[in-house]
Amino acid sequence: MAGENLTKGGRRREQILTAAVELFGEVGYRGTSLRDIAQRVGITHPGLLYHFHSKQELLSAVLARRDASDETTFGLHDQPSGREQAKRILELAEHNSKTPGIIELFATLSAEATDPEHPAHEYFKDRYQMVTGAFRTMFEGLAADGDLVAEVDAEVMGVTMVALMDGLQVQWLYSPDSVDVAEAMRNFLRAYLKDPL
Amino acid sequence: MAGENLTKGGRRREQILTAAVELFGEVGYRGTSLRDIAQRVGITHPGLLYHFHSKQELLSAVLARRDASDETTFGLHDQPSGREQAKRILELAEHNSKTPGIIELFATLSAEATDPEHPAHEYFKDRYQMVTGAFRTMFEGLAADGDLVAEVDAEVMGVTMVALMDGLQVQWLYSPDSVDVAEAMRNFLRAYLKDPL
DNA sequence: GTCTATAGAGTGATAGAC
DNA sequence: GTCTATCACTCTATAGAC
Repeated sequence: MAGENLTKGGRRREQILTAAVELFGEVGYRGTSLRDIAQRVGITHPGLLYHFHSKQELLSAVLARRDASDETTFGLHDQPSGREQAKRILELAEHNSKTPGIIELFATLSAEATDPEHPAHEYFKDRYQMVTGAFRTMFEGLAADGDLVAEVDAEVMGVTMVALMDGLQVQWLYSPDSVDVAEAMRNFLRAYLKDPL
Repeated sequence: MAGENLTKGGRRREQILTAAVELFGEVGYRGTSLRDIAQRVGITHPGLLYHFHSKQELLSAVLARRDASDETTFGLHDQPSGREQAKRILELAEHNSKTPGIIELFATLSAEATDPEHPAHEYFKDRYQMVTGAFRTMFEGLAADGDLVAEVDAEVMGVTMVALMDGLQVQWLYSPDSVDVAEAMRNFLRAYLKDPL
């Protein structure tokens, strides 16, 4: 498992990344200062800039680490069935609601980065294409396996399901007690599946 | 119709509000400076502060104007059937895709204001309760009229439909050509309705 | 009603000491 | 590796001229 035996320098980098994830999630990239992040780690902001040469570089590192950890939590190397993929997504949604920082980051940044000038704009544009594509494939798999109650436009369903997850997460940030992301997703899928998950 | 016969002062206020909506939508509240807004109107930022005494006051005015215009575009004084409400929502979604600034503002600000310290946090918290409530009522109406193919949890459906709209709008901001908000919403509703809209 | 000037604080980033 | 000091800039907001 990569990223576990860390040098001292590597450990400090990890601390900074963790603090950055939290703060970018709470108040966005533009709302966070290098001093805020440095303070949370217990150093000064030039101290931080020794490890990351600019604020943008720090943002890139945050997004890259997220991608790496996504790849390890999802076992993306097998070829699961549509139903299996759907189950995993619900599990991920349940898992996320126990580790708020992760979902907070993406809910906040994905909206902030709609601005074409935002340093993470291209990242999110690519990511949306990737994720909606994966969900489209999932619905194609479900259709091929005869798991769906009716024909669907897999392309539109992919976009729809990603939109639903994103929107639910925003509402969940406003009132965690009255929104259950995983339950709403399961409820959504039930309308399309012959057998509930 | 209120807000149509404007004094000269009122007209300048309107110009400022329009510019503020655009910029808050493009780069968020935190990403926008009073100088940016003032420049777009052709005055300096102290000139702007004559009309709105602080940046927060300007934000409040932007949100208040939005609420007022919502109330006039929706004829919320009649008691439409569930189907009628659903149709209006689709019409609104279609209309919004022709006036991007409006939807941009809410997609951007609603995520930015998840931070409890954000000046618009309580506004959006209240708004989500109101809008999800209205959609819950719509699904209750559809159920009562026998328009649904199966029983639903109207509460969850309200949250779900708002989440879907929000999420679709974010994706639409990333690639307007490959996402059709109104079509995806119509497609979503089709899974629940006996007769398509 | 809008301007110039400015206060007072915060920003990302660099230089150079230790 | 982390610090202090500082640069050059931007921010919101105010004072006071016109």
